[in-house]
Formats: sequence, structure tokens, C-alpha cells
Amino acid sequence: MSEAVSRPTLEAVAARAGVSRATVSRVVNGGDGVREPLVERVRQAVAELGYVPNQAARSLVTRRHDAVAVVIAEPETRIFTDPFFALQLRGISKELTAHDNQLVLLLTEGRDDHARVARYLAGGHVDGALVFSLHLDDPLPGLIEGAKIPTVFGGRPGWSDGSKDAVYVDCDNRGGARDAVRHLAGLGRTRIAHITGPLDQTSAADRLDGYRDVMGEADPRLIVASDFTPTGGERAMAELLDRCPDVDGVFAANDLTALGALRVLRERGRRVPEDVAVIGFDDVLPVTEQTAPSLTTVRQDIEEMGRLMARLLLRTLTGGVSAPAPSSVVLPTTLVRRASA
Amino acid sequence: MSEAVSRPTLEAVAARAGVSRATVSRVVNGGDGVREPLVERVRQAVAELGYVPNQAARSLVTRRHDAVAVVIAEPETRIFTDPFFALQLRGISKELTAHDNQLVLLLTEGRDDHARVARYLAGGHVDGALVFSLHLDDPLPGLIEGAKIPTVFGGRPGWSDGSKDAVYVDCDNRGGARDAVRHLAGLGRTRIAHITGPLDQTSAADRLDGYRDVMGEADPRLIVASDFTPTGGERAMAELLDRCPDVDGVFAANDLTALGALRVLRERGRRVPEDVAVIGFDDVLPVTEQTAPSLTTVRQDIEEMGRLMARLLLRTLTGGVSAPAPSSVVLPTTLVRRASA
DNA sequence: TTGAAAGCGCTAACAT
DNA sequence: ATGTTAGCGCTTTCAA
Repeated sequence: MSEAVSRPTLEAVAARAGVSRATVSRVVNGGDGVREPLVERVRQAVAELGYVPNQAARSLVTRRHDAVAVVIAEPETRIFTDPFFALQLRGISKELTAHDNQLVLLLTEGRDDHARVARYLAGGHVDGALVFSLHLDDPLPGLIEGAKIPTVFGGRPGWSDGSKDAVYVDCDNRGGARDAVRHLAGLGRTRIAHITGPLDQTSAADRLDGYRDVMGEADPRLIVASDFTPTGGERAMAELLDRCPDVDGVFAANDLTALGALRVLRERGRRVPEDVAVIGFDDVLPVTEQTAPSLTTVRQDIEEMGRLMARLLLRTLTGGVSAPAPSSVVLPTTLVRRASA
Repeated sequence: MSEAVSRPTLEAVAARAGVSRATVSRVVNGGDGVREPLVERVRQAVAELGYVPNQAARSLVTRRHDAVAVVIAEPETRIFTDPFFALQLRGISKELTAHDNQLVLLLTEGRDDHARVARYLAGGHVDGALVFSLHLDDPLPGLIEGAKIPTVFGGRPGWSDGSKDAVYVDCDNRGGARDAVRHLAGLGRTRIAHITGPLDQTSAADRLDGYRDVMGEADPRLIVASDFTPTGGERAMAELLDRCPDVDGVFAANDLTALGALRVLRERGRRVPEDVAVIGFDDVLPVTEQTAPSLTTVRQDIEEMGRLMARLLLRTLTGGVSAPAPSSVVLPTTLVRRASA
């Protein structure tokens, strides 16, 4: 069963078409510089034999793999609840396949996996890497640095040193947060709270900064730390209501957090948005459109970010040394008004 | 930047350690049959040079890739809403990495992608394939058949012919459905409805069969077709209430469908479970534990199924022709009682 | 425009 | 136990 009958080689095709291996190779790789009748004959032979190039042999000489690794370093359950990753993956997948590149998925569940990932990246299996969800203390960037493989990060990496030259794609977390808080303020809310994401990720830290930009040195009790999950959002909202019963606006660090917050508000008998206006971040439709009330949120184009990451990486891959390293991209966000604020 | 300084070869390591390439190869691949002092010297040289084997060269001769393709053929948005896929991916990823295999993710968005996937599988990039979410009329099985690559399916494939020898992992959809409906009946419900999944998938069809096993030739208006999504569940539930206002039990084809159904029931002022008892399928925790009321459901161990698929595939890969092809596995389900039924 | 030939870096017989 | 050697299937100079 696993002993696939040995597939035809270039040699076989050449024999069949009555030409040399080199000619077949040329035809298979685009056919430039080969005269039409020969091209036809070779194509014919390829079809008849069902020839498919052996990628290993090709890579051995070209040193290209037409494959890109996607590293998702999210040990916790978030990958499995937050449509965020799936959406970004889709964007990446679309862009890669449009350029005939394959997507090798590397899920890491903890420290143990880091060495494996590093080895893999260094092993020359892939031409580049797309890396996600780094936390401040993450050892992965160092390991990737060591692998000397072109890399684009999803979200601004947090480590302070040498991040100058790291290429990343992110949305304007801080600006989006400011818009959200300003919107709440524009609604006449004065006790505006923020439920943060995990602050060891820049996206969460930046959103907190944006909140502070607008709120200044507001009552620190209005800031509650959380973790981007619905359950975390519930916990934080409950704590918030206990601490500051007069809260009238909540900017949640992401939609999932807002989802949890809404649940607790309902349980506690607060009307949304009448008593408390709530606003999220991301705009993952399955969530924002289906909460009750529907969720006002800061939209970022997640799938587009994925596509962009892939595009940036592919550009550096095809560009080679000559091409200038592309610079990072920060996409704008837009406020999407729905019912909750 | 992309011009990585050419990495050291076996040759270089051999020179440095003062041994032959063969010896280095032996050490790198486990070191059997090489005397300790030499092993040490080689290890040393490997470390000093930062040698990492070139996988392409290795594959070229071993004809192994230590990589497995995961094909997810779900054109619609379901992948991005249903934790199901993410969970199964996690199970697969864990098992694969435990055996030093890589996961190549192939997402297909439509017919156009099928040819690409087929070419990839036939191209000898991977040792085997794990394939999901086939629909009855899906051309993929045929293409995969053509690729002559060991394959394990996620969920019983639907095409009638030749599926004898297809290896798959599934849960006991029909039995689980029976349990669900019996449970509702045991609660004294007599007007028990079923909101189906997309009936061109065997999982959905089997659950409907299970429903019929218990209900016999019940009022056909109690069966409403849907599509495994929350929105679909809403639509179906609304239709159901219009058709059969006296419905007092609902078996939804999956948790997401149940989620939508619960929402509509609440909107229409029906109490759950007092007026209408609701039961789902899957038990994806982020959903079932967070609905109001929490969702009674039929549990299948999704992550375990993923792991099992990978294990089965790896077994046929390492077994070679000699080993008997493993047979399909159908896992039992268990009813998880929560508040909704 | 086509062909001949030299590797890419590795493993696996086969010798020693 | 270690070394020698012959490829794996392909691309790519180089010559014709």
C-alpha cells in the first residue's frame, strides 16, 4: 500500500519524447527556449506517463522549497475559541496558494516545542516563516534569528532589542483603542473602564495605551487585567462591577472579552447600552453579530493582514538579496457601530 | 537576507571530525554501530559547525518526508466558527510532532483548489494525507485515489463505491443521536424535532438516521434541514416554531446549531428546558458551557479522533506493505447532561 | 535550440 | 566498526 509504484522520472519522459533530460526540464519549468514541436512532444509524454516532478530532487539543487512555515505560539486554548487565527490562516493560505507555495503549520504548545520548531526552521525545509502571537518573554524570536530564515511577524513583536529590523504586520491597536474610548466618551459616558488583554502581548499593551491616551490618569480601578477569553471577560466584568458599581462604559480588549462582559452585565441586570455601553475589538463577525445586543467594535481586517504577511514574505523570498527588505505594515482600524455602544 | 550563508554539509562535518561521511551520517541518524569516542568527536563537530541535515537530500534517497498533509475541504465559513476543526488539528499536531512528522495544511476553498491539492499529494511532498469534511459529491476522493498516497479520512466518507477500503476515524453518530432522542423521550417529551446538518455529509445523515431509529415515522414536519451553523440553527428553529408550535424537544445536529436554536427560543419566549428541551452534538466546551442555559449534548472526543487519525496514518507509513492496513475506528459517544435537557 | 555532463547533500550497499 | 562508492532525480552550466 505505501509502496507506491515508483513514479516516472524526467529520464523516462525524456526517453519517451525522444529528447534529453535537459529539454524535458525546460519544458516542465515553463518551456522557454524550446521550439514548439518539441514542447508538444514533451507535454504529451508527461501526460501519458503521469509525470510529476520530484520536489526533493528539485529542492536539492534549487534550494527552494516553495513552502512557508506558519508558527502559532499560543499555548492556551485561545486558538480554539478565537476565530482570529482561523481567519488569519485563511488569508495566508489564499495568498500562498496563489503563488504555489505550501503552508506548513507549526503549532507549539509550550517550551518543549520551541527547540523542535527552531530545528525545523533551521533545517531548510521551508523558505520562510510567518510567526504569531509572541509574548514578551518568548524565546522563539531568538531561535528564529538563529535559524537565519526570512520571517514576518503577525503583530508587533514585543522584545525591545533589535526589533528594529523585524518585519511585521499589525493593525493600529493604539489608534483603534483611542477611537473606541472617544466613542464612549462621545456617548456621554464618564466612568469608562478597560478590560485588558494579556499585557505581555503588544496588541494588548497598545490598546491599553490607547485607552490611557484618552482617559489620562483615570481612576486606576477602572482598569482590569484579563486575557482575551470570554471567561476572562466575565471574571473581569464581575470584578469591575464590584469595584466600581457606577461604571457606565466598557472598552474590552477584544470581542471575546466583550462577549463575557455582556453576559455578566445581563446577569447583573444592567442594560446595555442604556446603563453600560460596551465596545469590543477585532470584529470577528460570528461573535459581534450574534451577541445580544450586537456588539459595537473596532474592526481590523484580519484576513487581509494574513494575506499581507504572506505577500511580504514572498516578496523577500523572490527578491533575494538585491531587493530591499520590505518594511512593516500597520493597517488602520475602523469603528463599527452596532447596538452595544 | 534570503541568501543564507551556505550551511555546512555532511562532508564538512566529516572533515572536521576526521572521519568519513558515512560515519557522520550514522551518528546523525542515531549513532548505532559507531564506537563511543568517534560518536563524541562527530557530535562535537556537528555542534561546532552548527550542522543541520539537508532534508531535501535526505528525502531524495530515503523517499520519506516525515510530513503529512492535512486537507480541509470546507469551502464555507464553518472552519472559522466551529472549534471542531481547531480541536482536531490540535490532536493531529500533537501526535505528528510526537513522531517528528510535520503537518502541511491544505485548505481548499472550492473546486479550483482540488486540482492543486491533487497535484500536491501526487507530487511526493508528503508521506500521507489526512482528509476532512468530505461531501457526498466531492471529487477529492477520486483525486486522492489517483495520487496513490496513504490516506486516513476524518469522518466516514460518503461515496458509496469502493469505500470498503477507505480508512477513517469517526464517532458513532447514529448511536449518539439515538441516545439524545431517547433522553428527550425519557424526559417525557413527545413532540421531538430534529434540526439536521448538511445531509450530504455522512455525520449529518447518520444523526438523522439515529433520530429516525427512535422516532420511527414521526411527523415529518419535525425534521428541518440546516447546515451546522448558528445562523442556520436560528433559521431552522424559527421555521420549526412556525410549523409545529407544540414542539417540546429539539435534537440539534451539532452544538452550533443548538446555539442558534436556543437564541430563537429565548426570543420567542420559550423557556428551556421547561417548554422546550434542547440537546446538541459534539460538546465543544466553549459553546456548551457558555450557553444559557448550559447545553446538554452528545460528546465526542474530537481531539482524540485527531490523534487517532494521525496514529493510524503513521502506522501504515512505518508498517509498509508488510503490515496489515489498519481498519477504521468508530469511537463511542457519551451523553453529557447539563441544563438544557 | 538542444544535448552532455557535473553536481546538489545525503544514504545504503558493499568492502575492508 | 569504519570507509568507499554509487546513485536518488533534478537543474544548470557549458559545448555543440
